[in-house]
Amino acid sequence: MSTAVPDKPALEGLEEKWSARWKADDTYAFDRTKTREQIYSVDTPPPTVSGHLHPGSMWSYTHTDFMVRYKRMTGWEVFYPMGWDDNGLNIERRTQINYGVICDPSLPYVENFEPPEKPPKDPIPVSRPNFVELCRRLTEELEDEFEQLWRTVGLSCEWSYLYRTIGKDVSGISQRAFLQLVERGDAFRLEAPTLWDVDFQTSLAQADLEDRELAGAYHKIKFSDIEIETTRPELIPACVALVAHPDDDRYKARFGTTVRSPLFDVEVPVLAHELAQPDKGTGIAMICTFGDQTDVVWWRELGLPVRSIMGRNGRLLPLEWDDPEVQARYDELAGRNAKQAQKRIVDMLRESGDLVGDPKPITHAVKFWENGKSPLEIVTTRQWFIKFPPKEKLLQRANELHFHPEFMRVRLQNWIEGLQGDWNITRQRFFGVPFPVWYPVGDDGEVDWHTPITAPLDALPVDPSTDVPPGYTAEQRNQPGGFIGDPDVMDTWATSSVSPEFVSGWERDPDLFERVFPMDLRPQGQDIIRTWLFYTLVRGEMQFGGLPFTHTNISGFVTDPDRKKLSKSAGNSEDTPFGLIAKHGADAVRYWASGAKPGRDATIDPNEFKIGRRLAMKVLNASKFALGFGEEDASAPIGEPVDRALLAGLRATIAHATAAFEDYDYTSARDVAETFFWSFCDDYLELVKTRAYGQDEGIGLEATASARRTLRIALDVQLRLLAPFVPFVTEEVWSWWREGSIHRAKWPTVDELDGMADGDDATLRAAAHVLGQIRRTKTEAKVGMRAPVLRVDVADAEETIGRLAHVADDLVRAGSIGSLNLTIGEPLIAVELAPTE
RNA sequence: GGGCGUAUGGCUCAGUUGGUUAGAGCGCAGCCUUCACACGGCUGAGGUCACAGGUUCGAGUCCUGUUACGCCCACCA
Repeated sequence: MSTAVPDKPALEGLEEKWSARWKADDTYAFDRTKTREQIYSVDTPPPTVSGHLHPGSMWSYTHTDFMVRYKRMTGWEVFYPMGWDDNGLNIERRTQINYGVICDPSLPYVENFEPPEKPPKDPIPVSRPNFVELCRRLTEELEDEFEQLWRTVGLSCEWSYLYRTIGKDVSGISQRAFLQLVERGDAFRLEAPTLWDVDFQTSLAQADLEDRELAGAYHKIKFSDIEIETTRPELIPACVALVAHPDDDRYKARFGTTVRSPLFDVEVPVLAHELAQPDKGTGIAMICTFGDQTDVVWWRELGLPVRSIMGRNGRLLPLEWDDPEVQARYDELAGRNAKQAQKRIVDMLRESGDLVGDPKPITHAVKFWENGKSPLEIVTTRQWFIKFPPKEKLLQRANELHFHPEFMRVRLQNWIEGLQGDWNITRQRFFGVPFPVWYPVGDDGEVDWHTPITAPLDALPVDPSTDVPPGYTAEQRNQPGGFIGDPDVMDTWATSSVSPEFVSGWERDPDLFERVFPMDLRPQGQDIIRTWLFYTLVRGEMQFGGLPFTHTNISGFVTDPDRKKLSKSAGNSEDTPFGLIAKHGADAVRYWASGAKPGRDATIDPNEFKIGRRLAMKVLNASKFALGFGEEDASAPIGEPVDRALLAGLRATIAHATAAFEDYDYTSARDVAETFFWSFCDDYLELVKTRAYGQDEGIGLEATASARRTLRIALDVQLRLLAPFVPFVTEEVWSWWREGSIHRAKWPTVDELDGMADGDDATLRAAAHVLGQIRRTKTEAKVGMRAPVLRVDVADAEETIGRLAHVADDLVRAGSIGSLNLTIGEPLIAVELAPTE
């Protein structure tokens, strides 16, 4: 086979050429006839398609691709499916904006509804099924864009196993897993105090929260003769008790007695509880239903009544009071939001003399939904919960999992240790996996929430808002004696927490499941350790009593060069993923990504792209040279010391890169391969160039053949070492002279070089050192590198001189040296240039 | 309040189990263009390894403390 080396190799167009080719050839196809021991399976994070395409996503997904390509080359059959996470609130929001609609679940479904060309000013109310259709339409558009990006940046996914978290299969599996938990009693419906976002009017889970520092104030308030301090005086009407620490001498005598609340004159008990902190405020706290999560604990553990005043819309509920005066006061508060009510009640307390002194301004941490804009309230609602396995069990699993990097493990442990209560998986939203249950409606029209009608497993997935439960007819929906569908959807994490089971074909494709589960790798961001990683372990533990994967690779995050948040200005920004690839090339972008070890942050650094591009360019040019000597002579013996020294160094590089990859340290693997490659170009190529051409007198045919074969062997190995990082350019060069894809070639092993790599790497370094001295002399004399050298005297230790003697011929030719004199003695290199004509 | 990570020339980072004058790339300065490469090559200047103690014959590397930045967790009245 003859080589087909282009005259002017170029990087332009390699992404299009090779991504199309890999697609057409199904280069990364997964062979599902392989067995579990032969397979390396990856639980790919399904990107949230509602998010903007972000360089950070491209960066971290590329990290996984380095590992995947390495594993594939080392002989593993790689199962690397891709999925899209199109659940969730963000996609609802984008759908509303994009099409100018708003969901009104009370409306009937409209066939073939088409939104207007341009979104109108006032959103059009549409039914829930219509709204969901529009959400799906939008996600499909966004998904195409994502797929395009993943292909362009060279992710070697298996696209035929693509899944969507909102898709029929995933919905079905989510519902099936849910029903199994219901069956076992591990998922249950409960009316309980729940974290609630008043703007989006949905309940939330602990993992959805974040703290924000907010300005507030301590208000000192009299309950009879006891003074308490609170930041939320507007909750006084919801007060059910005061609580102090059992050992607090100031209040010991008062435990068991009662006081009366100011303004509302409600009798509340004074109680003792360990959680009360004597050094906070006046040491005694007001318990309301519910001000914060501690209130919930106190309420539960002290068996207190509920006195709720906060509505789901964040405004104080209208309530009946016995005393007309109290009623008049409360009526001033009803209908106001927390902030407005606080302002009013403080005025009233001041007038009544129950406010002691002025409020003391403070800043304190307040719980928010991470996407929300108002502080969370706690309201009592009916929700589906999943019961967590015991913490000890979860901690044990957290210890069994292999973390890359190891220090990320503590974050998972911290989270598990801080768990409170059960997992609320209910969201009062529209676009998500519905709960596959209905509730009977009594003849009196009352809904029986306690005996849900579950969907038959073989009917899944179902949508209870359109599907009818067994034994009922469609006409009985919402009728006395009929049924009502569960109105809510599952939390997006309730769905994605079964991703390893789902992609592995659990309950759907037992043959596949057998071959790929438990999976090998879970790559993911550090920001979702408490959610995706944690919930996945929970589900794995509940379903199988073990880990759903054995390794996790946690990536850091990307910031711009100013360490600030990346700007999201869409379109023309050079910092969009497509913009970066267009400007620098996919290999250069991947090179940049390869510079960050697992768990380490990175910035968008134009220099790194430049260096990556330079490497890719160098690969093209060095390959052109190495392959530019006609037919390969595979029988030529590698006899020259320089050649054997090079291969010895290459052999060490293979060992080093392989060890690094085995440790998930793709960065070091790239580093050693890259460093070797540059010295290959700068030193080795210069030393053997003339010999390889074979034009000068006195060069034996065998010496020339040795150089030419070494060049090819070294190139072959180096291309494979670099292939996971710069897959496009290495594939391009591979195609010039090799059959098939380099990405299906074997990862190099040290055994390949048996019999030809017994040289001494130090020999090459010694020669390069002398060459460097000659270059310096020429540079100082301001002459070209090809300027002739009259003589070079080298003195050094016996060992070094011995090495140089072996490679003297190559050295003389590379340096255009007239005479080279080697002597044993104090280290010295003297270079005398030939006189210029 | 508890914890994790980072701190090495202007910038981005390597520095393996403590061992001779601390490495690389970018940037910078200078030089070199026929024969793989100007989307290039070569050479050079540039660092008291955040700070303070300690262990040691010897510390960027180990120990203690401090500071700065980033992050995680916490029952935040």
